[in-house]
Amino acid sequence: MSSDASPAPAKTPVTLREVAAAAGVSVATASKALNGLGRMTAETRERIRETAQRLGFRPNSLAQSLLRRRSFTVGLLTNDTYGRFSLPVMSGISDALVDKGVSVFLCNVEDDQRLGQLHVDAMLDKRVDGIIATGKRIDRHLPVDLSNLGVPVIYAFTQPDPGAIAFVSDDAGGARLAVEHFCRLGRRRIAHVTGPASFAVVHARAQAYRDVLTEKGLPVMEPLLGSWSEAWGHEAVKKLFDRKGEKPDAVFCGNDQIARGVIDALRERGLDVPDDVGVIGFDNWQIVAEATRPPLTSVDMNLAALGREAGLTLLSLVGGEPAEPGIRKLPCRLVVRQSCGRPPGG
Amino acid sequence: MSSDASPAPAKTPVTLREVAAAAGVSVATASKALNGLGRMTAETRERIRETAQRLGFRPNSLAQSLLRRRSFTVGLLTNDTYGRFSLPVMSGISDALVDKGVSVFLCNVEDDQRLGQLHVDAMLDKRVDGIIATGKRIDRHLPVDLSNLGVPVIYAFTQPDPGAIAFVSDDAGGARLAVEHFCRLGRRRIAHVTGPASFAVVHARAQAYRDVLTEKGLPVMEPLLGSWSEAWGHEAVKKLFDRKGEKPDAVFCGNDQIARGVIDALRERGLDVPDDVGVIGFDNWQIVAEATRPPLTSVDMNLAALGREAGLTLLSLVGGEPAEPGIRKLPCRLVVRQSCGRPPGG
DNA sequence: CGCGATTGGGAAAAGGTTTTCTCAGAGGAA
DNA sequence: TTCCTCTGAGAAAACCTTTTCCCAATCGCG
Repeated sequence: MSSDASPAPAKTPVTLREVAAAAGVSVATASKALNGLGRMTAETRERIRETAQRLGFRPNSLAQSLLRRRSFTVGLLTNDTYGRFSLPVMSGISDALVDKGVSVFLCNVEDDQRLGQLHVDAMLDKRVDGIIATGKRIDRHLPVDLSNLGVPVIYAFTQPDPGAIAFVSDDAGGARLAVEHFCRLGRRRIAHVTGPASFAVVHARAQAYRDVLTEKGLPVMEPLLGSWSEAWGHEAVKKLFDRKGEKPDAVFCGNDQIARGVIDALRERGLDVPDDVGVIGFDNWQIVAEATRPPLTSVDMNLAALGREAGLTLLSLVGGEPAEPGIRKLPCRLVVRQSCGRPPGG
Repeated sequence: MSSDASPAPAKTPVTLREVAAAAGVSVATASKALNGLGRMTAETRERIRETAQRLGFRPNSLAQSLLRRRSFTVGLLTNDTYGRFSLPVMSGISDALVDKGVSVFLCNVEDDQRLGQLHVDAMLDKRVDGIIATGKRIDRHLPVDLSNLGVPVIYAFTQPDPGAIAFVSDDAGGARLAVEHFCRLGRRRIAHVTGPASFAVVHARAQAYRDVLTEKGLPVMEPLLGSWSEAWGHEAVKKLFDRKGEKPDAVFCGNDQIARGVIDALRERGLDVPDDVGVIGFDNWQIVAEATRPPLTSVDMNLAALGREAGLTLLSLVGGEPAEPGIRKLPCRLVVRQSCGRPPGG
């Protein structure tokens, strides 16, 4: 009965030299044995493997990186520490990379140029294989210059440099999803309440909203632009329902907070959601979407998938494979809960 | 007029050897010149410095780390990718470390033991100087074993191993802050609506709530335990205000979502906040606290400061300075908005 | 002018791994 | 037995920087 060789957690890491000595071979042979390279008897290889195992040998990644000029490390730059947008993106990136042995440096640069330079320099010094930039807005640059860095750069959910590779959500497509869903449910007077004109996504979504309604031959109500807040949702309901003429039977909102405000305001007016008015939000911020009464149908930007895609693309770039520059729009999906109603026959 | 030597962004990084060659000295001298060590004429030093500057030399951190046995890198383990608790913690950690040239590996281990091991191994292979563990609950372990790793470990806002160093928020202190504030404002019948009994913080805060009221000679109403949701806030108001006897004139809530539910429910009953009933939340989740009507007074756990503290402590540990094991509770602070009312004379 | 001390700078090892080259010995063929 | 070809394994260079030791030249002083 062989005693179980528990690989003692090394206080001081075991080196290849020690493994080689213990196995009675040279470091060269030990290296080749563990990497499955070189030529040697099966017994020798196995003996070295066992010795390494027993000693708890793990190759020093710094030494490997130095030699290979590849650190299995990427930098993730963001200016959205607290936000809920870049987080799923980060998570997706990390997910995509961990299995390939790649670790991620998280660098929050706020909106501070000095901090940005500091982080970029630190990343470059540490010889990251590549950099992913992400942010809280799709139409704003990070406060850093990422051109000519000598390592591949990918932009994910932030404004890219011209000629770069970027992944963003397809906001127009997401808006279509929502409006078309309302159409399918038989809604005829669909309003759009959204954020400030300073956001590019506001225009992209509003245009898609108009396009769908025009295609379907439904009346287009001019989108109401305001802030991204619940309060604006309240106010917008007042504007929509106090004016004379036909009232909307559906409201497509630019984010979930606005939608929350809209739903609350409708209820306060005695209007039923979804029977009288259907509501769809944007972002699918779970904690908000599930707290509205009734739970909110919302457009999800698939940010984790976006991050995953960005991570994999960066890796292929690092591997030397070519990739077309340009902006890739990834599709959104509609998460149907109860605020939009059921099909007429349903 | 000297032409401005623009440090050309190196496609392939410049090495010390190249700097030395360009300056006509040995690498040893170049190294010493740039690090302010050794003895040489001021001119030599300056010439080397200029050459390095001109060539855009930046020392290869991997080589330095290999030699110094210090990577200026720490790992941050979390199981709270989407959550709002560990984010401020992370931000604080990163803030504290970036100025010391230390970068942070962000590792999301979800609740997956395999993933945890994967990340820990990767971090160890990359020779992190230390590890910080953080999570979404103060009373749950991460799914990883961090004992005997050979590098210092600090716990921040997660359940520590015995004998480890941990930073957590002082939940009892935070609760005292809230309840004492109500007392100062002259509220006499203060209720407590909080989360499920399975959370340690629920008990800590509830006990502090009882303690303060007892100290002040005010009636203690048994805390209402439920879920962390708005819906529970609604329900709790029903329980509190439908029963006979005196009604509360203040409600201290276990988190901001509950508080939001409470405020909405009170308004629906025609009760004024803060005139009839004061409300204080917990967590100071800005986006919720500022969306309630009126804006919510809430206890802030100072998580960024907690993270900063954890980061600095880890660094001192890495530097070889000793530190007492144990759990350090960091104070909360009360962020006063409008839901709690003003002093009687105010 | 002779001697010791100082000065300016270089050679080399170290850190841990990978990879190319080299080489000793064994085996086979003639 | 001699020559040639494999086979198994080791030596050494390379990656890039830091640091210790060392050496040649200069300086000061008697």
